[in-house]
Amino acid sequence: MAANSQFAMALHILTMLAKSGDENVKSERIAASVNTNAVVIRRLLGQLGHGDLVVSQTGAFGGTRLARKPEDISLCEVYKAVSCGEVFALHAKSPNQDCPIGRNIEAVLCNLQKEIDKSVGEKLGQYSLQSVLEMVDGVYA
Amino acid sequence: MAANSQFAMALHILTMLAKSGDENVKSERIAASVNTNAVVIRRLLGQLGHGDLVVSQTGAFGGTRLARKPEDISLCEVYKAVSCGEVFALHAKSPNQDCPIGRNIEAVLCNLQKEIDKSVGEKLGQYSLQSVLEMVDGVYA
DNA sequence: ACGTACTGTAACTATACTTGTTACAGATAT
DNA sequence: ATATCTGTAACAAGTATAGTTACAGTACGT
Repeated sequence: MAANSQFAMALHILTMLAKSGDENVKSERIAASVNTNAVVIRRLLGQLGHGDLVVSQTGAFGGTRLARKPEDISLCEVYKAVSCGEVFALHAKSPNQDCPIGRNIEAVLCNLQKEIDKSVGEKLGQYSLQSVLEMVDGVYA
Repeated sequence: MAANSQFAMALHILTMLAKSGDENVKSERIAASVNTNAVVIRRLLGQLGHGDLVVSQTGAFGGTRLARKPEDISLCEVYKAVSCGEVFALHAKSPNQDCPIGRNIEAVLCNLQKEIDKSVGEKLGQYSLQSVLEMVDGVYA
């Protein structure tokens, strides 16, 4: 289990919350649908809350609900909230600085990385949580 | 060292090969520039060779050179050749099929994943190895 | 005030992926 | 033949994700 599926789980969570409207949803119930542990869900909810996408309430009859309407939550925000990192990583160990290529390639790769990340962000920005809801409901507008 | 830096290393390798023209480059020499082990380089060269981006020669005075001109190698091909996987992963464990959301979200996420990957591919396709070479050389056309 | 029912989070384990390294078989030029 | 490469298997080490247990903190109802 090394592949990062946090974005997928986050979307699953948010879809459930969207369907529950203003009702507080317990992490246990979400965990049952995602098929994982409630703590894993709460960890993700923490990140989503930090990104102002959800609001949690502690205590009895607590739980979590969306902070905004599904139409106002873009998938780009979700992606950023769960910090999925970059599309590709730079060198693990810094390249040889004595080599003209090694010395310059890092900056080039870094720029390229930003370009790609921006492109992914823009593509994700085309979708809202509402559109995901509609797709899950089978309404392929 | 879990973050996948194969794409970054592949670009580094290809840049070196591009600079060497028709000359055979030894994996040891590339390794010195990338600052890693020669076997790591040979593994990547194997993948790049499988994608018809480079040609290797075994035996004495062997090595590797580009299979095509730098202008004819798109970064999208490089990305696919080193099989960097997808931008985000689907659920590790399958969601609860008894839940209407759990039952349908996987297909939705899978489609979204394909959309994003396509978007990344198109963005990378805008760049060729030649453009990377120029950037490394400081020629920001 | 007190018990109940939640969230938030720390700590630990299991698993898997990437990278580094050694070792050696196979190929090729001299 | 010998030296010099690639190709690849096998294993160790490091690190990230995900699963799990445990418990402190918070809010509601009585």
